[in-house]
Amino acid sequence: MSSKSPMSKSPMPTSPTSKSSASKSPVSQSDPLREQIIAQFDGMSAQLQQAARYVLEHPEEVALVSMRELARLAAVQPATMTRLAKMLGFQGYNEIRAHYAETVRQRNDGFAAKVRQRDGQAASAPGSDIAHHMLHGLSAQIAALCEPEPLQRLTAMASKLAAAKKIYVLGLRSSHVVAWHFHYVMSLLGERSVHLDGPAGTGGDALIRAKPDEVLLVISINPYARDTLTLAQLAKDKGLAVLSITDSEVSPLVSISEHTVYCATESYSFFHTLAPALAVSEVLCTLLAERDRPATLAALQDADDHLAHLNTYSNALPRRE
Amino acid sequence: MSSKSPMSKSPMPTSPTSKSSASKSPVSQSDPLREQIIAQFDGMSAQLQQAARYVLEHPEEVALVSMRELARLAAVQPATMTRLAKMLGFQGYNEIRAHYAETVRQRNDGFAAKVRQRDGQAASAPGSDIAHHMLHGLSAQIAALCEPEPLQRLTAMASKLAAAKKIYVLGLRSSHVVAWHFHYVMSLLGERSVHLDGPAGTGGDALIRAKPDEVLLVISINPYARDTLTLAQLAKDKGLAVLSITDSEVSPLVSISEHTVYCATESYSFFHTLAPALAVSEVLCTLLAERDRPATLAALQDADDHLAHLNTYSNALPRRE
DNA sequence: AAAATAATGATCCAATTGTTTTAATTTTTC
DNA sequence: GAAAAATTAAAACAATTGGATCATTATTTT
Repeated sequence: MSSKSPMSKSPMPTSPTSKSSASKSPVSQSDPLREQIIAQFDGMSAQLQQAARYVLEHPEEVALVSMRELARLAAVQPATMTRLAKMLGFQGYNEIRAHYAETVRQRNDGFAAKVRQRDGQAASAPGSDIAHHMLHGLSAQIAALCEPEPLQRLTAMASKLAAAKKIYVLGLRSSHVVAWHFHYVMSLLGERSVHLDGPAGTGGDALIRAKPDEVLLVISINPYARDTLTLAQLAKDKGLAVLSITDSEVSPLVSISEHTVYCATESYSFFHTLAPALAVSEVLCTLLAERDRPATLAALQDADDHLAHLNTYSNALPRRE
Repeated sequence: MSSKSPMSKSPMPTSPTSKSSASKSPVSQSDPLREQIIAQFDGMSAQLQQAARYVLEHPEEVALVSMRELARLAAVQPATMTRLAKMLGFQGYNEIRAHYAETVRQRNDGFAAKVRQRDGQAASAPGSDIAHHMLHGLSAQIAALCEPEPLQRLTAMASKLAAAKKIYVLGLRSSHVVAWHFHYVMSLLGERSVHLDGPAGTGGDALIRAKPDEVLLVISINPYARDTLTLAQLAKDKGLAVLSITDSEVSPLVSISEHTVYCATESYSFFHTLAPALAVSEVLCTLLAERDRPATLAALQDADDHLAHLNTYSNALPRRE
């Protein structure tokens, strides 16, 4: 076939500009579109095959460059790419690109695929897939904390917390969840923790007598509550070490913090997620508790006894009268 | 900063249109451009910071979508992206995209190699392995919720919650974290949620006028707080449907619950973990919000306006006087 | 061989892109 | 408080995009 015409382009797929990757199957295991292209390959004309071959061998490029650029790289007319799309049953070339873009996204983090649609679209009926995507993403985000750097940050912060005379805990609005949890657990372990929270804006009052050998653990994610920032700044001015759990290297907390732990907050939903931040809090509590197992066990025993006396817990429903 | 404009974003980090990636460090360890953005971040104006923040947190999107699309996602003007490029010393925005496209290419190249290089690295700080184990376990537990049965339970519960006239939320002690979170988010969405929590044991009082077309969402894990069980029983006696998030098929809540979602609480530590339970709460909130996207967006917009008037949030440290 | 059909290339178009310019607004300074 | 400076939003721009059309070339069929 081919290469009869005097003006014919090089028959083998050409890469005019020197491009990098070429590996045979950079696209992961199961890619239905890839399979489809292979299946239909034999039925394609020469030009279509050349275009298809390039797409198969450079899937990332499809996501990264324009159609015309891709056509140039594949040494094919732009229209051929459009025709390829139609032959594959798509409405237009953009659907091909959308597919490979999604592949790249899924590759870069384990985050779920998404339904790219205008907001007019009816909400997905079952919602089961939404839940699935969210949970999968959360799982991946927490798994990301297992990397060396986050781990090192966690342990460093735990050390500083362990050395502190007292720990003030600050987290407002959504971050309240994390602050409260940390304080609750720490209060079971001893009495070094003070929760900066209270009605009518009195939350920060406990800082009045704060001393430099104490620390402030502050949790805040975007959008950052103004009061949180103000109190953190105040604490730093008083000489306290500020330790923060936040969501970004460019969080306003970073510049005043001695230690910072970063946690993801993005989620496939309207809201930011706090599950990773809560996981961070749980890890910190555990690391602190592990520092002195006997003391921890004793403290927990005391708490148990106390709560048992108060008849706080039960394993069965109360008898109805 | 923003949020004065008519198009201001919601207070709870909102993602009106589909979301994608998230994890904290999807981009490989050393990225000079990323470092540069972080370095120059403090010197940027509010809008530039907003754009830069999005770029930092969604590096793949930069490579995958057009500038205008990216601007839309970051909720800034297109021109801001151009300005960001200039501020970073580039001639135009395309140089930024080229950089991130190259990152994606290299990532796909060295994909196999990276997988090889798994953990097993020399032990680092003390407790680092504990943290690693914990986080790994948490990640797996949340991933387990992606199974069909938990998903089905979640969606069923969401349906029941969506149909309820009012939702009472009950969670004491450690479960307070989850209850508070659920109520906080729901309160941003509307006014159907009532948190059964109050000083001096008054928490349950709100149930006094509870009616049968309302529901009680109760969260409790082992050990089960006696007050929680009592109130849940009371609610059921009053004809309310009881929906519970708990940790076991033999939890005392099961027998009085119309719907139950189970979440793991075991962890490599002294304490039970609440991260999976919080994840469940987040999923429920999202499913409820998705039921009526327009209403949700409107409610979040209202909340945004309200909080903006109160000057609740800030992106920078307050100026010291 | 010519006619019919398929494939390809070239040209044109509306829509969208990245960018610049201008106007409005906010913030700062005095 | 007014003036000045900086920041931001809005509008306008040329260039490029993906797609459609039509002419040309190859291929098949007769």
